[in-house]
Amino acid sequence: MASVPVPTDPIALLRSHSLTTLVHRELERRILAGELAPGDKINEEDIAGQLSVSRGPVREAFRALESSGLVRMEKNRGVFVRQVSIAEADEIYEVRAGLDHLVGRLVAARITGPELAELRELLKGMQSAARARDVDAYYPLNLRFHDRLVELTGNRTLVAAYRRLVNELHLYRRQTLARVPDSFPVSTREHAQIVDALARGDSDRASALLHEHAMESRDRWHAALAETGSPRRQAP
Amino acid sequence: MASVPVPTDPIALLRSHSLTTLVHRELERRILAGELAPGDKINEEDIAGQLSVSRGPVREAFRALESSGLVRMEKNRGVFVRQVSIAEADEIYEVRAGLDHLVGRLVAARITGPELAELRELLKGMQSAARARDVDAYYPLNLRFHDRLVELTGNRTLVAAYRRLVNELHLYRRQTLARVPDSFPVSTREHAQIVDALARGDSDRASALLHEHAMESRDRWHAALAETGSPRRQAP
DNA sequence: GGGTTACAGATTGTTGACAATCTACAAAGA
DNA sequence: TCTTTGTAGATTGTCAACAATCTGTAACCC
Repeated sequence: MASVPVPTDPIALLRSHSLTTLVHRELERRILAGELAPGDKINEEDIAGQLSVSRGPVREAFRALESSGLVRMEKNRGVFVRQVSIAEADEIYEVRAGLDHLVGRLVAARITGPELAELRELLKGMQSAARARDVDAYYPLNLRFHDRLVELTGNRTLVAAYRRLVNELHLYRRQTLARVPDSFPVSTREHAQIVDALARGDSDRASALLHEHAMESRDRWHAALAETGSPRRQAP
Repeated sequence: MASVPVPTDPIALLRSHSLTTLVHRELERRILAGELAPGDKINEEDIAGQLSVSRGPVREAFRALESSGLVRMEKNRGVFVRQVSIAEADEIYEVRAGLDHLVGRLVAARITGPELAELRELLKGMQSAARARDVDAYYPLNLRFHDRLVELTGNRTLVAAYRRLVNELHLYRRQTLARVPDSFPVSTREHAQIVDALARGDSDRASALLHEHAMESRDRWHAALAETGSPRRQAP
């Protein structure tokens, strides 16, 4: 699910492994893992020192991360982990919902038996995590479920666009996470309905359900947020 | 409509103008203008010499362009203007159609009188260009019409995603342009219908029309292409 | 004391040089 | 003649030093 996949073929590995890509991957990992929090300043020389490379590859990685929306660069000031305001998060949720609509339509038209079984397997895991009220187990399964769904469209452009949005939303959640106590999703039934619609090849219903699901996921987060107050200060 | 807007405020201009951004903008311009054709190799030192900068900023610009999908970098081999295959173009068209659906729904719900007048003004220009069968005048107006439409959603995430796709499609058209003789679009009536639906606030119809329009635009291009044979060879 | 200016340290922007890799061509062998 | 191997030139990857800019502090003036 990483934006920069690791090749398993050793020759392809050597061909693609420049220091820049290594730095890029490591920084992306730290940001998405929350080791670098939104708003944090990232020091070029520190990163270079930690990874034992010079500043050149680090700067190149910064440019790539900026294009993918994970950091913000200010000339002569430095680079900062991007902060996503509530308004921006709303926008991102809205676009993601639009893409999910498309995902439902495309997947319903082409999904195969084994793929359906795979989704149902993921569903099972989510349900047992939900019963145990184990958020730490549920959350990554949820991500995986939706990511796999997008992959099943077979549309790589769509996959790339979708993942970019998910990453940005991840940033938003990271930013507000500390203040949201226990926003456990109650969406397992919705997921089951989605899979059922896909199984019937009912693309209208699948796309409608996926769109709804995305918007409700936004509402759930907002509701949880409203209980605890606004997120941290935003950049201008 | 540029991906990297030029600030008009002189202080903001100085604040944001690093050599990297200048190189980035110039390369993007050359690619979209067709001065650098899909598949062309871009030599670091040449670019650096032409723009009178060192290779550092050029390499940083390359990384940014790679993330935005305009070039492809191969380790120790160089950077190449990205080639978009027919299959990829299909995928991109499909995603763009999905976004257009969303655009229609959002714009219909919030468009104002002056904005409608602005769209109708653009329409007028397109119609007169169509009557004169002046493709060179029509094409940029068409781009502007759709770009403005997306802007009117007020959703900057959507605007960014949309423009990225349009840029990539531009690459595809550049690649096949030489072989497509006179694919003059017959879409002025569709545009008028879209604006009418927006004026009525009919979001269902607007989104349906915009979606259709995007898919038909794909079909038109493919049909024109089929008359002249397949595009140039693709990268593996 | 409040505010402004000057300076020092730290950080980023840019550059040119060196090392590693690739490409093309030519020489040697079968 | 065809293939292989070796070498030279070109190109990319990486690095370390220098220049420009910013941030914070302290001295200075009113």
